[in-house]
Amino acid sequence: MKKLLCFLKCIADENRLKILKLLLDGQYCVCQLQELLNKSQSSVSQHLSYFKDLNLLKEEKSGKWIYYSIDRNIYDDYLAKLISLKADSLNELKLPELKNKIDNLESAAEIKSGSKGGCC
Amino acid sequence: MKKLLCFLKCIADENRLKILKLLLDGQYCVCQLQELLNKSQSSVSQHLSYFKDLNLLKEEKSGKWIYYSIDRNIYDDYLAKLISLKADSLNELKLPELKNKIDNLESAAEIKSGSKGGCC
DNA sequence: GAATAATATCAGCATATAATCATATTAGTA
DNA sequence: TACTAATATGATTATATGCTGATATTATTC
Repeated sequence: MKKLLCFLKCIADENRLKILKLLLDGQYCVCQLQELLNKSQSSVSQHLSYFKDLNLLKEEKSGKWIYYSIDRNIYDDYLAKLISLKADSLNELKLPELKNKIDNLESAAEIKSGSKGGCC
Repeated sequence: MKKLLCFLKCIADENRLKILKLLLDGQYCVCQLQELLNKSQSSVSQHLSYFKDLNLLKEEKSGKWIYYSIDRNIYDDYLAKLISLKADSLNELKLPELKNKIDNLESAAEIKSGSKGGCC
């Protein structure tokens, strides 16, 4: 599923993984993250927008700051999707046509049986 | 932790996510994956090497083919690492120094209390 | 209302990564 | 042993993504 892929792309980056850890534990504003990660304000904002696009951010305004944290429910949903990958495996993504192909291949070439005839 | 990041980078790619799904469910050789994903042999091989580098692949030779599948134990280890991210949060990665910085920031600026004084 | 601070957004550049094409390797088979 | 099929590896190109610097936006405070 496309959403899961976006989630993975989001957290498969060193800086965003750090941000994830921080925001799972507490709440921080952009300028703090900037300090902690040693990145420019612009860079941090752009990283945060990845999480935002996935609805992963909760914001809490206080004075002139916006404190961000991870929305644990949404986050857990993504984790659940990942964990149950196998279950819905072939029905998602663009794999319906693939499933047909697989069925064909399997019946045609008797995969896994080590039989002759070649597989491709 | 670096390993987790590599794992995430591995599965945060559309083709490798498909491969993961397939190899969680069954075992396939390169030429089958090539067919299923509509990619070149070289491309599939290179994608597989990501999994290999992470020890995620089990191979079973049969005839002239090598059937690949995901080593479920290793895979589950990575999942566990991801799930328990929060727990070991600040002790891994390069976050020890960060933890100091955070402590400083928190005591200095009274984060989250909305107090004046600015945070950065 | 003007000045300032925090954040967001955009364009351009630099780097990383995927795809391609060519070639190497390895094992099975005639 | 030579030939072929499956897979792996390497170099090059194309594309995606992160970072920077500039600017826009928004809210706060004086």
